[in-house]
Amino acid sequence: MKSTFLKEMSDRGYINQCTDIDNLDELLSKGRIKAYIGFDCTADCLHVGSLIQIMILRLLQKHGHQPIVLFGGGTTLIGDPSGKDSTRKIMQKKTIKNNILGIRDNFKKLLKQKKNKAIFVDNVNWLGKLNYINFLREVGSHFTINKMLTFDSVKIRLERKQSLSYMEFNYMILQAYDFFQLNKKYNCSLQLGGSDQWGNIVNGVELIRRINKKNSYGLTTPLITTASGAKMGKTENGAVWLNEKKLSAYDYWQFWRNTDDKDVVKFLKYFTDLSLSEISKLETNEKNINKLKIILANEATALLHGKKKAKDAENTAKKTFEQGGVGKNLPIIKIKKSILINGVNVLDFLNLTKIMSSKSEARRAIKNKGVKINDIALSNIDKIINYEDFAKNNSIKISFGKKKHFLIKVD
RNA sequence: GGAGGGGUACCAAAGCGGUCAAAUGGGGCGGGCUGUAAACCCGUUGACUUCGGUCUUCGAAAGUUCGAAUCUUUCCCCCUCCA
Repeated sequence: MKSTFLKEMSDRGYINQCTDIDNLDELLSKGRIKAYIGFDCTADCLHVGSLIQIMILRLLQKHGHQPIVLFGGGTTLIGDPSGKDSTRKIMQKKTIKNNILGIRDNFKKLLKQKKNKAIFVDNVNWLGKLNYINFLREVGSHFTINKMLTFDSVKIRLERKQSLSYMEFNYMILQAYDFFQLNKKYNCSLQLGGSDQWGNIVNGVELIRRINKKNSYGLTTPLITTASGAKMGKTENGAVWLNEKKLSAYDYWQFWRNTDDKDVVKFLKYFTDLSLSEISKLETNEKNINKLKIILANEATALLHGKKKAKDAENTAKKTFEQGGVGKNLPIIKIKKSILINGVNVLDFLNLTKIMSSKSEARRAIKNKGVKINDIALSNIDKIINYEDFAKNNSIKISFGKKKHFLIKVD
């Protein structure tokens, strides 16, 4: 491969399929190009599921190309049926607008602001203004239903006898149109995306060839699953968000720290800036897999939240797990002194502090030996927590399971 | 518009008048083993409880019945076939 970008893409394992890798390589090696990735705006912040795409945008910048971040402000109104087995709820325009603002924040940290500065666009700019008849004549005439029915996103729904609305059926045309517009307006010649986007991407390339009479390219990344086959990106508390307000730097660090053994090296390549030679050096020299996991956690966290927060998280983890102490990054929950003066039953206490969502859950957890107070397993459901329990440090540590720890302080 | 099939807990799916807070599987959570891993094993998985029970849940509403997830009526939604 001639282009450094594709070389690194391939070495890091980012390439799944390409519409025409040889000519793309040629194009990339000749000069600077623009490439885009579209982002769904269903949430007000991205999660690790999109991280690989972001890493690729960074890689583009690194190798001297210019990334375009396309917000699906228009397409999110419709909902991409790819990889989904049911229609998503219709979203309000206001919500989507708000989501875009949140997602934009994610990129601020992750993309370079100066060199090869990313272009941000929202497809509502053109999709919102479409005239139905004109659109059907100009764009719709290039698509045949015969072919559309063969695309996975459609085929799978039909095979499973799950309904696919006409609205969703149109999604692939809209995404193809996005690429067409970006090609026209910005001379964007490459669309990147997850492997589930293949059909949508190919349609865009096709449309550009037909209308603009130009070559453009599509490249997809493999679907990232963990070694145990699950889709990546879940923790105890749900999605792994890239926003500190939704998932603390410490929890983010923990997510990476808990990577499956078999995934560590793969993830180092995917989700860190460490060079491939550094990674292979680590792989051969570091026999303790847990050290590698810490490196992964530090690197991945530093990328998003900065070095200092990564280090803090590591220290907190060390204190909590290795020394059984109290790290400073533990979530702090405050409780009113007046409640403690009279004493509260542990069940109510756990419920009140929101550590447990119901008293039944608390009861169950205690029965299963899952709750610890200051590292001592709790066995008595009737225990009363009162002010004296806080005497030592003005706080107590409550642990639920091995990984969830909370610091309770008197307010 | 016509004919038929269906909607059950986080998901899939059984139940088809009482013994049903609802089998089973997956997922989740906790425990054990370990290494904050995987695999495996065990427990748990509606809420409240003075641990005797009580309350809410099987698409929605009304009804039959001592008693309904199960029967009837109406409505909503999904699927298949026909027009």
